[in-house]
Amino acid sequence: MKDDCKLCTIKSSAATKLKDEEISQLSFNCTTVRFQKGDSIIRQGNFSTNIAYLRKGLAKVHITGPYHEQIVRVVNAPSYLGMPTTFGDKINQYSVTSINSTEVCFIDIGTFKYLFMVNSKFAYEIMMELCRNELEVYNRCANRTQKQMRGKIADVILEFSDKIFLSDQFDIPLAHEEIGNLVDVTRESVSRVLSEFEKDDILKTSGKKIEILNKEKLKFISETG
Amino acid sequence: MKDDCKLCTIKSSAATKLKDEEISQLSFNCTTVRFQKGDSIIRQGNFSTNIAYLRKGLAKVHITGPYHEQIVRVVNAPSYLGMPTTFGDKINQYSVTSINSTEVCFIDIGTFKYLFMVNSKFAYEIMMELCRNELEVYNRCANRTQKQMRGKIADVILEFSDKIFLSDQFDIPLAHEEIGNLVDVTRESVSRVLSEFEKDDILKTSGKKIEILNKEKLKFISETG
DNA sequence: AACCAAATGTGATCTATATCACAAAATGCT
DNA sequence: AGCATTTTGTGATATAGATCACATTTGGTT
Repeated sequence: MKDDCKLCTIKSSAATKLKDEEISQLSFNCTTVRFQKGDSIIRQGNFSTNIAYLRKGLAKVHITGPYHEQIVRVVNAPSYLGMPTTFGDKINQYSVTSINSTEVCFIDIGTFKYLFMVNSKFAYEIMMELCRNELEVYNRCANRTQKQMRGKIADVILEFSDKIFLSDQFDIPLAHEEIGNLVDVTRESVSRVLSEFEKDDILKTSGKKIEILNKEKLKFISETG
Repeated sequence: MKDDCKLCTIKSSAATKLKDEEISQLSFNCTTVRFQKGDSIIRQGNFSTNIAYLRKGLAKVHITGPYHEQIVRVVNAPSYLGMPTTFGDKINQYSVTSINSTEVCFIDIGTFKYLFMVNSKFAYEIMMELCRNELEVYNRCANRTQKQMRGKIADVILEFSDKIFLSDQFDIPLAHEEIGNLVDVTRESVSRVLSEFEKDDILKTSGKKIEILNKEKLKFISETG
């Protein structure tokens, strides 16, 4: 509670709309927690009592499907996590797990709702974030079901490069198995496709490190499937 | 504009929170349009200028994927249509098409935003609807990618029965091709699975008519894939 | 440094479902 | 009523990717 949200430099676009006194209220009803790789931030099946705001790091949103775990999306800070699961149902409908070292602010749901009711600009920003997420899910879903594995895996690499690390060289923080869960492909196939890409000089890998050598070709594969 | 929203008996749960004067404003900035089967309500790629509220009938939300049209979900009245695509982006990211005879209220987006800012209870209901939709998309997506065709088609039939028509006997308003687009299966497979179900005395079909004979078995297939 | 567990690589098979190619119904139009 | 178009049914075949079964590498732990 001593973390003063007023001084926080990574506020959400919604939180920047709050007035001083509102920010104070936020501060008093908010705790920041650090997580390590693999730690559970939100657990499917548990009661939801807090809104989680990912301040630093990466997290994966996943849901236990009928057969296996399905990673729905990878979220990078700063971003709210699981508003739908917290508001939409008393019980969490999905899980969120830390991918690397993260910092998450847990905001009391009553306080969050109070701020939503009291400050319409804050509410509007929250609503916009929900809308954007939903659009993203639709597109992701259409891709996942229509493209074939080369295209899907190209997509993942491009997403990490363009949306998350903003670089052509990075460490993928996911195991092949997880990449597979994200795009519905087996770990064996992920491995095969990746070495194929390497053979075709599209990228260079060593351990978790990935360097994109031919982004155009990767985009082409992503588009043609 | 003469349609008085005040007298409307199928208001959204959000609209019931509006005060009299606010409802008047809604009335003045809202037009009701009737659509026939196949008519486009919201068109992907066009500018979005209105919030659409499905007052009567059924509509399908669809998106042009990399290879073919993908039906994302079927919506039945009363429900808002495409808030995410209207707010999330200047240009519609997906289409909504009338499945049978529908009535849609088009609400001026400025007015809608004004009501959102001015009436926090209205805003809260809107937010809740967005949250619930997002959860639904997640689940639907996991099902679509993990189950096999028998399970997916059982799902569709159960959804129509339990969520839309509230009866074990109804006319499916979708062609086999469309059912396929909804669950990622070819029309040939939809046809095969359906006659299989008929052979196994799970359901009886004639034309578009479907009667569920053994719901337990259908649920079992839905769950086991 | 040595060990164990987890993560990867890779070939040989198998299989669910797509594709293709028609025929037969159903539907809508003039 | 009759013709054209769209929707459905069904067999034969093809194929992308899963599964299985190991070998190998990597990384963390005592």
